[in-house]
Amino acid sequence: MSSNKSRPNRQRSALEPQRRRGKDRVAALMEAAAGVIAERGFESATMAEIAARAGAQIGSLYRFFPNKEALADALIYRYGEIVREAFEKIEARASALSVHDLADALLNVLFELHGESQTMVALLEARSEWSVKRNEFRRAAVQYIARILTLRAPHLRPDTVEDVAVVLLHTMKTLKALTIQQGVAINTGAPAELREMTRLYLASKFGEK
Amino acid sequence: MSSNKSRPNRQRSALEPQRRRGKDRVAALMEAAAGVIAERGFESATMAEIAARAGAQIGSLYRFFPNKEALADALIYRYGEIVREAFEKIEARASALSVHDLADALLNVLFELHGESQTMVALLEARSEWSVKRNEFRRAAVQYIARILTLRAPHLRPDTVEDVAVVLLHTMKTLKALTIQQGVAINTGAPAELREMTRLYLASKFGEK
Amino acid sequence: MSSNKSRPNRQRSALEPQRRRGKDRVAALMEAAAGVIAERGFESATMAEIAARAGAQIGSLYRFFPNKEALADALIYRYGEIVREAFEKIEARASALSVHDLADALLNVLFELHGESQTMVALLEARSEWSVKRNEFRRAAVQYIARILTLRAPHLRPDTVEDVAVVLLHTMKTLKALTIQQGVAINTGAPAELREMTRLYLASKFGEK
Amino acid sequence: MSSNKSRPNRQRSALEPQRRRGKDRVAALMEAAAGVIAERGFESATMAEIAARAGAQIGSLYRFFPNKEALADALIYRYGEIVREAFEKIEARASALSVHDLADALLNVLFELHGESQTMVALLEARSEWSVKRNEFRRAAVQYIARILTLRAPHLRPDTVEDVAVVLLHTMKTLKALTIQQGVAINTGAPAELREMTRLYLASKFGEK
DNA sequence: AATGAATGAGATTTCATTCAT
DNA sequence: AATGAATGAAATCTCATTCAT
Repeated sequence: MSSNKSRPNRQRSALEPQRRRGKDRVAALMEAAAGVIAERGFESATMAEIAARAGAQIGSLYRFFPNKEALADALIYRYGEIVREAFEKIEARASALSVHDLADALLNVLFELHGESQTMVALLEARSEWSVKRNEFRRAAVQYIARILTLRAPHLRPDTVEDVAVVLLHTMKTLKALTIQQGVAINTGAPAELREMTRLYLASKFGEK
Repeated sequence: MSSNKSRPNRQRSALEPQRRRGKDRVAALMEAAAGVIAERGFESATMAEIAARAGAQIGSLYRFFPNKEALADALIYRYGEIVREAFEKIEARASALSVHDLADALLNVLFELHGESQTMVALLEARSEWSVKRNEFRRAAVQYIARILTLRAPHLRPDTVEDVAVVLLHTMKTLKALTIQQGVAINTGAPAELREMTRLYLASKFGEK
Repeated sequence: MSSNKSRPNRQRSALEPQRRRGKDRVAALMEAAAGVIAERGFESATMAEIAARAGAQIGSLYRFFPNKEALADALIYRYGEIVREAFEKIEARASALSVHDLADALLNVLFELHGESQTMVALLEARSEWSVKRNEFRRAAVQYIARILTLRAPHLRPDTVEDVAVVLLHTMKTLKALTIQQGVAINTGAPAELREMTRLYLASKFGEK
Repeated sequence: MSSNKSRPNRQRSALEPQRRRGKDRVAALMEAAAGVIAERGFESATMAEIAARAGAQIGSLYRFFPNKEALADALIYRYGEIVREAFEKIEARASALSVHDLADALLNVLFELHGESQTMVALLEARSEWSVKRNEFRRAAVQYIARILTLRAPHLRPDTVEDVAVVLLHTMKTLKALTIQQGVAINTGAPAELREMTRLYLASKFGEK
């Protein structure tokens, strides 16, 4: 059927893996996508650059991801899983944590997605009308935070909890944005201030000093 | 005919209209641009749609704004002026304000740019490496906030003041983002929570109850 | 979607086609480009017409040549190679040639690039500040001529040789221009006169009668 | 009829001539056009830049020159007149000149159009199918040179004279091109060589030593 | 006469996506 | 599966020219 006639294997190194496993390829593509999107934003990231950075061909990229949206969704999903795990860890010890530590733990969820969180932010910033997945992620994150808050402070009204969760999610995003902050001088003081603000707020909400 | 890419209009900034007609046109173009950018984000807004919405020809748009960047800069500048005025009003009565009122006043600066603030956010979110103007705006805003804080709480250390200002600016943006919140249910509780968080934080910084 | 002017393809040079199909296409595109540029001049030649004449889609043209400059460079390079070969043939038998034959051989280098030399001239005439490649070509040609002259007349001072080479290169271009001569009556006498002038000059330089 | 309502004369300096004489304006426009065309070539020169450089408005430019071609024609005509005068001066003393001096005199005709000759070259290089005037200029120049040659060497056959004239005209252009030569190092030797070549050639044609 | 705004066709370029091999 | 060529709509931008005031 498919002959190799038109692509003779001259200079094909014996050791070069000719057919990377699909999984590796997908991983490489997603990593490349994350990098490009983080650098340029979702809109400006091009499928061609993503493929190139992954050492793949554009056709290969489209084999695994039928379009750009799907790629974004896959990334969101992957990060979503990581984030979910982080939330679950916090949830497990929620009731044991001091306000201070809980605030920090939450803030660190996004923060510790080191390289990738920039991608997350870029993805979440992109015009969202197009994608359902992005909103789902937001909603899920809010739910997780709300659940954790409820565990720690069961007396809070459900309505309030959700509002607080929304605020906290934004604060998490802000922390990330603060540390990325385009260009030069990385502001070391501001993140500390943001952490303090969050602690104060949580403490107040929990009715603790 | 022949276009000349070696002598692009990249550097020229927005042209000042001389006549009544031009002034009207520029106003219409900027309003249209604000609308389209708010709706679609900066990257996805097209010059053609902007011109069309302003009832202008594409050439007319380019007469006054030599490129998309220049249009963005003009918008930033315009909103920058509005914001500056708002800050100056706050500055004038800074020492007389309660912490509560100061926090609200600051949060309202961006918030009250009603229609336009969505544009602002879109513009500020756009990949910033490209534009100097956008960063200038950020810096100026931080300076204004820092000055106001110093007036109200002269005992704060200059370093700290700047960090606090950075945090507050982000909070202002967040408030706006919360109220826009793509799509459906406008979250009424969350903004109130955010305001409360800001007040608590400021009060703590000021050493007041 | 969104175009990104901050990351233009300006620097990338022509893409090497990998497959049979691409090679044919590139050949067709270059031929079409040569034709259109020869007819209209570089500035007035449009990418659309070039693509159409090659039976290609505009996107196909841009796949291989990221911009108009790159196309020009590729053409210059191709003709440069042909010219280089011609010079090398002359070089090989330089010391054996009579003044008369050497003059003719040099004049024929450009002259015999039959169809294409018109393109060359158009390309070389285009404002040169834009392109490095074009100047490189000029410089290389001068070096070749100078080397040939030195082989044949080793007693000439290196400075002088280069100046003579510059004059000869212009004469070569002039011969071509004379035979193209826009529009009507092809002047048969003038080229002969130009050849005679060149011979006289070379003979004088070589100190031969 | 025409009131100044919309353009009040605030800050209009009393000494600033408000309405330049048409002649001055035309002169300024032509000078500006010459400059821009010399720098960028005819195709790439834009009417807007020409007007701007003349301190005029685009509408003003079009009042005097109905289109770009007309502007080119006017320039050609103007330089044509200058060239004509130069030729006539040479003609007047043609029979008294040595071959050496005649060659130099002819070469200097274009050469001494100091600033403007670059414009001439640009204009003459532009695709000519569009313009009749440009060819006329060429033809006229050839006629002048031919007449001068005939005066000095009446024994030359008319056919030959015209061919020689064509060659000489190209040599004149070449001399100019050599001295402009884009970029840095002005080749001082090459022009001298070109002059020598021309003298040798003329001397030979005239049957003189 | 002068000014500057308006026009709009057309130029270059980009890029997501599809297709043939 | 993989490769890389093809597609073509759409985006940005240019500019000669016309027009209203």
